[in-house]
Amino acid sequence: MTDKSSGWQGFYAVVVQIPAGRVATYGQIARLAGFPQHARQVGYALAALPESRTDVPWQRVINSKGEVSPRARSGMHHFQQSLLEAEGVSFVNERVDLKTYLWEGTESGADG
DNA sequence: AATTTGACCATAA
DNA sequence: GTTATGGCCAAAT
Repeated sequence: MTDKSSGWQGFYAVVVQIPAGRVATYGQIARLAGFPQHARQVGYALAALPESRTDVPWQRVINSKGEVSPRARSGMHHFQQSLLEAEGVSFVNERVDLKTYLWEGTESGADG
């Protein structure tokens, strides 16, 4: 492809797969994308998400601790939390129950 | 070009 | 639970 797009991998392609009311961890995104070691890059990629990428549910992406990252020095993380709550994701002590809302992945093959 | 910074994850003490 | 370290890459300065 003669595309001069950024070097970011297909992270977005994975994030967009996250269903509403569910959350995924950076490591998982990188994992499904095929880059289990580039967990960081995932977050950075989402940080660079332009307003045009509204199709990318970056809000559903959180850290492995189930907490929303404070990415900015402001209370922006609160904004993300609000977005998730709007989708049905509950927050407990500024945290999310990964064992309840953690996205299992593409669920390929599993019957339930 | 080199340095610094950044939305992370896993291990160890 | 916290603190410290190693891994990996891209954007900004």
